[in-house]
Amino acid sequence: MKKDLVELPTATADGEFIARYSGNGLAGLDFPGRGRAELPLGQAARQRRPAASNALPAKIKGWHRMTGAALKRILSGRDPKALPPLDWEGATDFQRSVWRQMLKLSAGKTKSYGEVAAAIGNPKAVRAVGSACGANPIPVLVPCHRILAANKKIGGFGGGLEWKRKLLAKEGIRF
DNA sequence: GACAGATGAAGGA
DNA sequence: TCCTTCATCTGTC
Repeated sequence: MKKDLVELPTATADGEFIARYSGNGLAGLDFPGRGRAELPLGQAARQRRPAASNALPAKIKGWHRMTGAALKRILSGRDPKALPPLDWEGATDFQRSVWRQMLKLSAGKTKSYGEVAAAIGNPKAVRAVGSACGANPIPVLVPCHRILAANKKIGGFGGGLEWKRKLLAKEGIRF
């Protein structure tokens, strides 16, 4: 059963991201140009958004402000001051462990898939870490772009390698 | 239960 | 060096 999610656009200098909120927090984030986000500005999230923005619960408004601020800070190569609560319902324990490791990485820092696997106590699960990264519903805020393959190779990225390169470049990371 | 995957390491040319 | 192959672990169907 799918939870009812509220989708809200977040305009940044790099395009309009689409944030999805459940009753528990931020449940997803789409890159500009993907899914509904490719619609013209302002129309992207209209389908599920309540008719009037003031119909939104105050808590979601607050989360959305935090999400926008965090996104803008990350996109300018800095650490977010604060993140809204993240709703990882449905994720496995393994995925949550991997994502928590990513949240520990500050701007400009990177880890390899192998290092993340070792950090969660399972150094051989490098491929599984890659799968967990790909399953990350909240890219950018959960910085899966800071996970590189061995030898500082770029590896892959669910949002597209162009975005990964762009995000890493903003943080001054060479690979 | 089988298969695929955003890896890593080892061995050979 | 570079390329290929295989081991390993997890998620999905």
